[in-house]
This record gives sequence, structure tokens and C-alpha cells, in this order.
Amino acid sequence: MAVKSTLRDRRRLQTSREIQRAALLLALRHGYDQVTTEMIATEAGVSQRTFFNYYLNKDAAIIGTAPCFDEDTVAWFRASSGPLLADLLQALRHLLTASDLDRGTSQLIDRLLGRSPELLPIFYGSLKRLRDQIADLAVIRLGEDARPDAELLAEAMSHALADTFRIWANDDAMSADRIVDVAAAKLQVLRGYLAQT
Amino acid sequence: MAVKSTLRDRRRLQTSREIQRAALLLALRHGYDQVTTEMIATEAGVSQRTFFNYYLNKDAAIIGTAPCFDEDTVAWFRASSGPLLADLLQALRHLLTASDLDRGTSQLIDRLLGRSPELLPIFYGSLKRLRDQIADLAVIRLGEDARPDAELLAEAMSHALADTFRIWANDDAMSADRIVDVAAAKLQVLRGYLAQT
DNA sequence: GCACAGTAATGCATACTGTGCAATATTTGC
DNA sequence: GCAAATATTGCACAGTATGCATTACTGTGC
Repeated sequence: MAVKSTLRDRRRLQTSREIQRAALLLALRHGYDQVTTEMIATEAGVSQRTFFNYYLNKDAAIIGTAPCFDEDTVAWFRASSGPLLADLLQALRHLLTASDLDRGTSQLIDRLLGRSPELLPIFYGSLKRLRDQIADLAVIRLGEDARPDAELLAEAMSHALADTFRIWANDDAMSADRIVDVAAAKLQVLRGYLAQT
Repeated sequence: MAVKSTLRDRRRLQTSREIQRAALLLALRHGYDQVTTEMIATEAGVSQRTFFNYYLNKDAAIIGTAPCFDEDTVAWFRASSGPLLADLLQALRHLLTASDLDRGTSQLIDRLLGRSPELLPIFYGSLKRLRDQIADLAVIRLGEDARPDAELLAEAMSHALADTFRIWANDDAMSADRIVDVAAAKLQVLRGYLAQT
């Protein structure tokens, strides 16, 4: 299906970005817990009620919504028969090339995480949907019995990805293509630690 | 320093347990988001204000507070020079033998997590302090530069531990001593997945 | 261009969470 | 017992989040 782009859709996208931008700037200026949803709404030029129409809660407005796999990628994974980890990483590559990341916003998020570490759980939590999807894909290969282990793998992968995301945000020389490669390297470091028995 | 056990301390412990028990039973009966802090307070026989003196928020009352390393364990780790993973697991063994776990409460938590999966992030989040401590210990060995990797390792370990905790809660034949061993086995499964390149 | 259907924005009322503060009650150490 | 320390409570209040009704706007068919 083609991407519809009516006036309404463009406005919607722009408003959601303005709200997030307002939230980030206010949080950087005054500190996260000194910012109220009403301040964010006013700064973004909407009512508080509209703010909650766009974001379920204050956290979501700050960190934003992480992307997740589309149907094509899931279908590709089902059809592929490579090694589990390699295929999962490949699926993530599809994902990251599809979603165009905004380095400016990412930098603001990264700076805010440095200043307000209490937001870190929320940041990692924002990847929940992606993490669940990774676990679902892994379960396809491993079987339903291995779901807890699949979730452990998904947790490690999404954590490594989130770390790499912050590295990318602050390194203009790094292209988005390399995010998954760097994350994969982090996972191999982890494997090294787990081998030291 | 000896464990002081005045009337005040015993009451405090008992009240905190009564509040948690009330929170768990009410959440199991009515569903987590149908339970208010006032209901919990009333059920536990205290005022709502006292409820918030014991727990910072509703989540903390439900899931409770996870234990964390004592100074002795940290000192032992600093002095030891075994392989990193082995020493971290040994520190966790110290921790678990020190804190006497209540299987009854753990079962209630486990049942609630099954019924209200939206609480899972809160459950894993409750191990935040322990996770930070594990990362701190790992950083002692790996150096400050490796902190992100140490945190990734700590995340995997605490996740595996949390999973194993739920297994233990439902298996009366399993002694608490074995929790760390089973968690370690889970980490080796993870290592296997990470090796499949 | 126009009317109508669908969608979005807003105001208002309301329930609930969480905190600060002051008053009261209880425990502890002497 | 008495005074200091600590715990409990009520009350007021700011903030988060939701439901509902109203109003404004956009897309579509004619």
C-alpha cells in the first residue's frame, strides 16, 4: 500500500514532532521532573488534552516511539534459514534502513539521558515492542518452550542496540548502516564475558 | 553491627509485609489497575499517607524491594581474582543465602505477573539496584571504559536471575541454593545463541 | 463550489498518584 | 515517668491521565 500523505497526516506528524521537541528542550532546560505536561502542551502550541491524544504519557513524549518490524521483514525472517543471530541482525538492518532516524532529536535525547539518569529505564523500556518482536522471531526458530531464553536474547540485543544508538547520535562520522554492526560487536564482547568460567 | 530488634523495628517489618500482602491479594482479585493506593492502605489497616511512607509508589508495594549486596560481599569480590563471571555468580550466591526469600509472597508475585503482563517491566525494573551493583563490580575488573559492556552483562545476569526466581517460586522441590546455578545455565544458553554467527 | 461524514482539537469534570507540612500518638532510652 | 526520637495521620495541593460532550476542521462525493 502506498504512503498516503494528506494535509491531515502531515499535520499530525508535525504536531507529534513539535510536542516531542518541546518536551526535550524543556526537560533539558528545567530538569525532567520540573516540566509538567501543561508546560509541554503550551510550548508546543496545543492544549493539554491534545498532548494526551498524541502521547499516552509524559515519558512517551520525551523518549518518543521506537520503530518496529514491518510485515515484509517478518516474512523474510520466516523464509530465511541462516544462523539465528545472523538473521535477527539482518532483520534489524532492514528495520534501521527503513526508518529514517533523526540525529538531531537523538542527540537531544542522549544529552537528556546524561543529565537525568533516572530516565534510562524509560529509554530502554521504549524498546519494549521491538524487544517483544525480536523474542517472537527467535521463538519461531527455537520453539515456544524456549520463550524465556528467547526473551533473554532479545533483551541483550535491544540493550546493545540502544547503547549503539547513543554512540551513533554523537558521532556524525558514523552512518546509520553501521549501528547494527557495532551492536553485534558488543554482543560478541558479552559472549566473551560469558565464556570466562 | 548486630541486628537490632526493637518493637519498633519488628512492627515496621510487619507493616511493610502486610501492605505488600494486601496489595498483591487485591491486585490478584480485582486486577492491578483497578486497585487504588487507598484500597491497599485500608486493607492493610493504615492510612494512605502511611502507605506512602513505606513505599515510594504503588509499583514498589506490589513487587517489593529486591535485595542488594552487603559490604562484605563487595569486599570479598575485590579481594578475589577468579574469572569475572564465576566471581559475580559467587557474589550472587552470598546474596541469596543472606536474604531469606519468602516463597509464598514470590508465588503471589509470579501469579500476578502471569495475569497482568504489563507489570513485567516493573518486575525487572525492581532489580535495578542489584543490576547497578553487578555492573559496578564488573567495572572494578574491566575498567571504567568498559562500563556500557559491564551494564550489558549485568542486564543479562539480572534478567536470567529474575526468570530463575519465578521458576523457584513455583517449584517447591527446588532449594534457594540452586537459583544461581540455574541462572548460570541460562546464561550459557545465551552464550550459545550469541555464538551462532 | 457545497453539503455531509469523518476526524481532530478543546474544555470541563473527575479519579487517582504522590508530596509537604503540621498535629498527634507511640516508642525508646534514661 | 519523662523527654527525645520516631511513626502515624489528616489535610491541602500539584500533577497525571481519562471520559465525555462540544466545536472546528479536513476529505469526499456530487
